[in-house]
Formats: sequence, C-alpha cells, structure tokens
Amino acid sequence: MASMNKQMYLTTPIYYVNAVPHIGSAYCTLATDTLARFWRAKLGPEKVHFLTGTDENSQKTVEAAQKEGQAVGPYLDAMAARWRETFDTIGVAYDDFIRTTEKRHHHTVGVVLQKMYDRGDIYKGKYVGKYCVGCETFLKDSELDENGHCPAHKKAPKEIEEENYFFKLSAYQDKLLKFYEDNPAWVQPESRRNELLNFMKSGLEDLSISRENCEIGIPLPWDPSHKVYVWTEALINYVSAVYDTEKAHFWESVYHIVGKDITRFHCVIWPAMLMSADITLPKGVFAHGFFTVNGHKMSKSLGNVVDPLELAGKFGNDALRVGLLSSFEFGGDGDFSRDNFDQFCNAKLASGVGNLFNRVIVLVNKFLEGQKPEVFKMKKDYYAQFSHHMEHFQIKAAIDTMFEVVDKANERLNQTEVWKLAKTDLKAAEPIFAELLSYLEVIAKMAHVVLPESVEGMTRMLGDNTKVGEGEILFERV
RNA sequence: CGCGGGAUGGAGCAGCGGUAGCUCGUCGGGCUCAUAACCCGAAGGUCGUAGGUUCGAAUCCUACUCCCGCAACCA
Repeated sequence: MASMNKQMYLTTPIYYVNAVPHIGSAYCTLATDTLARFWRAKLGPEKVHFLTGTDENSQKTVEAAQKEGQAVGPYLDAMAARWRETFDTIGVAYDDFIRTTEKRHHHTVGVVLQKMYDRGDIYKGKYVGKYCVGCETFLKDSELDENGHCPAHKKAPKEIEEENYFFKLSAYQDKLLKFYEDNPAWVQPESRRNELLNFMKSGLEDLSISRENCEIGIPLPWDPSHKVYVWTEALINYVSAVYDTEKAHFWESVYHIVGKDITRFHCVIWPAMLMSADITLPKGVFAHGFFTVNGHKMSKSLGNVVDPLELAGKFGNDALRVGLLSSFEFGGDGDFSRDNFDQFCNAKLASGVGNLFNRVIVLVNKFLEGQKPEVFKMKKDYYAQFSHHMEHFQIKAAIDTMFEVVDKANERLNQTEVWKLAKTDLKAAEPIFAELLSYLEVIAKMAHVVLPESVEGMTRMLGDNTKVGEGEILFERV
C-alpha cells in the first residue's frame, strides 16, 4: 500500500522529441510533479525521486532533423532543451531529466539486454513484413487500408525481410498472469487492468526487439550490427536513471505514471523484460486518461492544440496545474475547454482561495491589529483526507478537499458575521478568527503541494507566530 | 460479428443494488469584512431505447440506437 512507503520514485513517460510539448504531456507531467510534491512533504525531499525525460533514438527524429536541415545531434539537443525548458517554465520540479541518447542509458540498455540474452530469452529469427516508418512498426495485412497503405500515414509500407532478434514474451504469459493475480492493485485504474488481462489471456507472441540498418539507436552488445528497437530500449530509461548510482535504492519504490495508450508496453512487455533480466518489478503503474478539447480530439488540422506555455503565461502556473488536474478524475477521460478553464480560475481560485485569504487577513488586521489569537483546534482533519486521496492517486479528490475547506471557512464567516461581532464583542470574536486562521493554515499546507507558487503569498499573509501579514491578491480575476 | 470507452438536470462530471448528487451557470433573497467577491434558498433530470432479474435498478443481465477513441502534434 502506498501509505506504507518509506520512499518514492515516480516516473513520467519519456516524450518523443520530434514534437513540441502540448497540454497532454503537460497534464501527465504536472500530475506526476504534484504527486512528487505530496510525497516530498510527507517523507522529506531526499526520500523522493522524480524522473522525466525525452525519447530520442527513433528513426523519426532522424527524418525530422533532415526536414529542418539540421544534423541529428544538434537537433536532438535543441528539442530536448525545449522540452526541459517547458517543464521548467510551468513549474515542474523534476529531480532528474533523462535523455535516451545519454551514455548512462546506452550503458544500462546493454546491461539489461545482455542479461536477457544470457538467460536464453532472446533468439535470432527472420522477420518478413511490411514496415511503416511513421509507425516504427510492422503492420499486418489486416491493418492496412484498401490501398494497401498504412491507415495512419497514408503511405505504402516498405516490404522488409530482415533478421531480427526476438524476445520470448510468450514464455512469460503464465508468470505475468500469476503476477497480476498476486498483485491485484498493480495496475490502476481497474478498468485498465481488466483490459490487459484480456489481452494477455488471448495469447502473447514473441516480440521483435531489434532492427538492422538504423541510423540511430543503441547497438546490441553481442551483435552490434543490430540496434535495439526504440520501444524496447525506451522502457529501460527508468532503470538507467538510477542504476549503478547512489540513487539505486529508489528502484524498489518505483511507480510509473503513463498514458492509457501505452499500458501494454508498461504493464505487459516491461514486467516481462524485468523478469527476464532478473530485476525487481515496479510497485505499480497508474494510467491516466486523455483530454479532448471542446469535445474533440486535439488535432493540428482542427487547430485546437492547446499550448501549455500560453495558458501558463496567461493564467499562471498554479492555475494551469490545478485547472487541469481538477477538471476530471485522474485515470478517467475528460474535456478541456477554455470557457470552463476561465470559469474555474475565477470561481475557484480568484473568488475562492484568493478572496478568502485576503478577506480573513484584512479582518484580522482591522480588528486585532494583526495579532494572532489563540490556536484553534479543528475537529476535522482535512489534511488527513487530502493525504489519503493523494496516496491513492486521487488527485482531483485531494484538490477538492482543499476547496471544501475554502467553502467551510466562507460559510463560518457568514454564519458568525464576525465583522459585526468584533465591533461589539471582540472577546467573543477572537476564537472565530482563530478558527478562520486555522482553515487558512491547512489550505496553505495543501497549497504547498497543489499551488506551489501561490503558497508564497499565503505564507506572507499568514505571517509569523504572533502577527499576520498584509492582505494581498493571490489570483487576479480573468 | 476488429478492439475499447461512453450516453445522468443548460454545460462538465460523480454515483455502480435501497427514496437522484457535485462543480459551473440561471433565478430569488441575505450580507457588505473581502478580488462586483461571500452566504442561504429555488427552478431544472421518468439517469440513451426496449425488455428481463430483484421486495427494490443509473446501478446487474439481454437486445438495440447513437456518440467517441484506436486514425500522430499524440499522453
């Protein structure tokens, strides 16, 4: 159970560098960042490791570089920097950013594959098939459209016959099923787990894991004329980041946060590879859902691609973070619309959290000259509720808990009409101010995790042990 | 019979066997400490259709209809 963890290693998928970051990658990364911030608050910063990065050893990146008229190396450097800068800009505090072109990754991939090879799980076979460069995969005849083209790329696939190395995935079917049975919560949400069980029960086939004649990639240690297939190699990044370093102890506490489209790689192929290489399996995999934009899939042709940098620039990083994460449950699908986002910023952030802080602090300054009254003992432990949700990857529910406290405080304000009471009976008003300040404090504690930038203003307003600060505007209305 | 997700008040969602809930919006009232913010109340749903199981069904079963994703800027 996550609540028993003494340390935490969280990963996002690594992102293809030949596209620019969009709202989906920002969503996944901000979600993982938020979980990381929660665990740092709970366990201490040194007990948490948060990894993200870029996936670069793909034939597609070679083509993209050529299109830009650049050499591959500088192109990859520039694109990886762009991803990294985007995450930095929107307030993602990763502990490590891995690129699959780095030496540490190449080294680890060699080690892992050699272990699989030594065990006898990798053999050489002949692969005859139709290869689509765009998909980076072989397509079955049944997958082609009526013209014999790849339905996704509208291009005829190349007829390729080549020697490939294969991984005996089929040999792991029973072990995987047993593992799933023994670890019912390993994949979350449960609907994804059921999908995967059906997939595995339908029979696993051996997997081609190498390519010949690739311009980019990692050579197989025992046969450098073959490069490791990009997906096979990409998964290993999670190990590469900690393998053979002082961070190695984190491996036993790793949770992968992934998109629902890549669960097969992470929940079937990856554990089988780890079993083969005799490496401890991750503690769990959580698959989040996808966004539509105004009810439609994000697409360049529809012109509805949402740029996270634009939103962050306009509304602020905290609004982007909590706006995305609270718009639908982590694990489900949802819709993003600019109208709803605007509404959220006004209603929940400006009129909600921001107004409440200003409201209470101004009152305390006005009637108590900023002096803090006796501490109030709260009946309900809101932070415990918040923690419980976060420990179970229920990010939206955790954020909703914070807004619940905001509502509670506003309700108390109106019930007690403390601004009237203070004029006639200051002694009676004091405990109410104490109560209100204690709500602000628990909100700030949660904001440390979900509103990491605004928490600075909250801290200023809450002041020191004896006096509160000045009221200020945390969120402007939009 | 390709696979999968979904259909719940104006919008977005939760509920998944026991008298329909949340957020936003709308309308009415209150308050005036606060960022035209806050509080209270109301309207608004026969929970896609038709059957079935059950003392009782959004909730389980069957059939059907319609949307959407797998279709790359893809997480």
